[in-house]
Amino acid sequence: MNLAPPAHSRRATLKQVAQEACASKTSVSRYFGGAREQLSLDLQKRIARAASRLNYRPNLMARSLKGGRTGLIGMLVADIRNPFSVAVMHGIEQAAREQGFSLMICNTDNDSRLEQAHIAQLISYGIEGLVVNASGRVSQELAELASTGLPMVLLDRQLPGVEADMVGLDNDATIDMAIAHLIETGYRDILYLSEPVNHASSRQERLSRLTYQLTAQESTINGKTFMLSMSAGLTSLVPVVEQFISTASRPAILCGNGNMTLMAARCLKQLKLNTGSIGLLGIDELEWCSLLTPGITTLAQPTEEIGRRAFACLLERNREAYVGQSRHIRYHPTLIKRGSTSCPDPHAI
Amino acid sequence: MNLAPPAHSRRATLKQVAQEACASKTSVSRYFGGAREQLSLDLQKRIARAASRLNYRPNLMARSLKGGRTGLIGMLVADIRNPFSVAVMHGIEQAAREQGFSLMICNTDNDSRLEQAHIAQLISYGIEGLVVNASGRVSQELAELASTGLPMVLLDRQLPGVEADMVGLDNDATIDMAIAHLIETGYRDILYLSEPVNHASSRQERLSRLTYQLTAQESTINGKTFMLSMSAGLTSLVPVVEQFISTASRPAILCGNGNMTLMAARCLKQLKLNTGSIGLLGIDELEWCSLLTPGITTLAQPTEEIGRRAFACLLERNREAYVGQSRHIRYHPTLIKRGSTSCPDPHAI
DNA sequence: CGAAATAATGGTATCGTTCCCATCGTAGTG
DNA sequence: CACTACGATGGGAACGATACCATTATTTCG
Repeated sequence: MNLAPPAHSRRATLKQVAQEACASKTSVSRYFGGAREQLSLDLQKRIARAASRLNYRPNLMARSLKGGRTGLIGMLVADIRNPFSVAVMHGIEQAAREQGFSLMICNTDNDSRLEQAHIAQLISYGIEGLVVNASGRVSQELAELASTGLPMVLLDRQLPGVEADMVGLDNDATIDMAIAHLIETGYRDILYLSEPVNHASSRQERLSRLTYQLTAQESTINGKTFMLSMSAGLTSLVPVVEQFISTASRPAILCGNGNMTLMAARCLKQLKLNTGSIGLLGIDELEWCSLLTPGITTLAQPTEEIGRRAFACLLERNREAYVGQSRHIRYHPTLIKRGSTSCPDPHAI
Repeated sequence: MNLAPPAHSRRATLKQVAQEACASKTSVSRYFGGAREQLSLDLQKRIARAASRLNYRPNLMARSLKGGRTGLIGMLVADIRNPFSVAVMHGIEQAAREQGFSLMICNTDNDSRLEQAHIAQLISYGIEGLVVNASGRVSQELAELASTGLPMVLLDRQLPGVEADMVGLDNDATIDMAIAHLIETGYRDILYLSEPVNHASSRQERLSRLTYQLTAQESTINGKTFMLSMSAGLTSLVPVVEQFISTASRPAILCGNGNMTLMAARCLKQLKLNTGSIGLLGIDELEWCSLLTPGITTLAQPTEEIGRRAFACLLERNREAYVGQSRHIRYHPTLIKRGSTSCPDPHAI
């Protein structure tokens, strides 16, 4: 492969700085490598001057080639336009920066072929850790990757038998909180909306906890579940909701994630249904939830914290060649009460 | 700096593959470098087998060290949680991937110190191009960077005297479309909401076109402008809007970007004002704009296209050591009509 | 049939760093 | 004073890849 040199002018190298400063490469390397104190003040000054004259920046590629450390961590994002992912990303990025790491973000657009390609690329760049926010099934590739000892954290997903940490929501507690709130505010019929479970463990967990609760509390409430794929769109949801409310006396819709909340809101709007008389409770907080005319009640995840924690996990594994059990860290959501769960009796409207 | 080796097991190297395949490093390099066809079929097979046995991936760091090309392009984002930025990012990423480039995304959180740090880092990684979506003033650092010949594209900003392309909205046309639409739907008093102009050229352009139009059409409409900083929050906006509607007969609020649309919507909700009787028109489309009870009319930017085009500019400059004039590429927005601009007469409610 | 072109392969310098080891002067110690 | 210790500096071999040039075997052609 004939790689043409880059069009823009070449950067100054350490060697040039050394020459300019009448010093050795070693000394300049020490200066920039954090061993500044073992150089005489005079030498330091000379190097500083030469470097700024040449506008020198160390070449991290070369550095990591020799040192083995790249200072890079990768993140695989299923859908970069998902506010939840972005918020977590923000947390990771902050934490990473504080420790001198940079984040390489790869958007897989829910495409596992792309995921493969990006993984290969991230490896090629020598990332020191990987945060994965996959959509569905986590690919075989990832399992192998984890087995090489690369520190890895899964967001909201588990991979049985894989040595990787997991950071996410306490799904059982979340579902319990949701149901408790709905019951408390007077709703009795629950339609649970989720994206297709595929092999996403968190969706699986939420769903099974929900069905568990539905049977455990069947004297109080009864419920239904519907798996809605985003590609299917509104048209497949509308009849389901119509049918649901026609048979329910005190109906509420519980949304398994932000996408579902959006779909549900669109659906209610299209059907001209009065949100509130039809309850609406979403998992994940979105900026517009407070804006709709009865605000939408949500269970907000501590997104930034999840991100920071995910990075912290990577760091620990990286530092101490961590070989402990893979950890599962689960956060509780915060209930944000709004108008969408405040009108228990539809006949009151 | 004593860089400890990474905790996870070292990857196989080209040399090892060569040994395993009884071939020379050169041949292996050819195999992975895209000169596969000049190897005999037998040799190819041996290398393929050896590589997969060792699970070999080329080290891109080493490759770029020698070749001078890193395949990396950088993006500086003012606020990663801004949907507009994310959408553009998505466009860039797609285009970049198609050409075999990876994107390093750096979030500056509107902090120019952070911006500096990230620039230094991006340079250190040897990026071959940079897309900048800065918030306010574009730092001196950037100007210098551009002068080194690094291909650079500014989103929605201009830097006078700097050799960098610019991709963004045609602000004059946008303002014209906005005003024409407001007039056509019957509004006569316009409150223009913008984030502080600082040195952001697009805000500057929108504002000055607006004031130009206000005077040009002063027989038809009259208007007011208000600069609202996000940190000031709702409290500083509410009295302004109250005062505005008290003196206006056919009032409409025109929002300079998505943040402002959010603030305006919040404000109208808090004041319990009927959106529609108070017109609302936002620049930038957001997913919830269709959800509010009268939908919010917006002027949507072709975000993905902007991103793709930005990358294309980088590529051109990179390829042909482009030295032409810096280009300014301006897109027209699309008007999405909704309920928020459909009720010209407040007394009709 | 011999020279020249072509195809297939290998050897090695090099990219910009870090790091080990060597060097050298100066001071401290018995 | 000789000997060690130490502090400051430099030389050069890696790191993992590419690319130039050289080598050998095979074909082509006058």
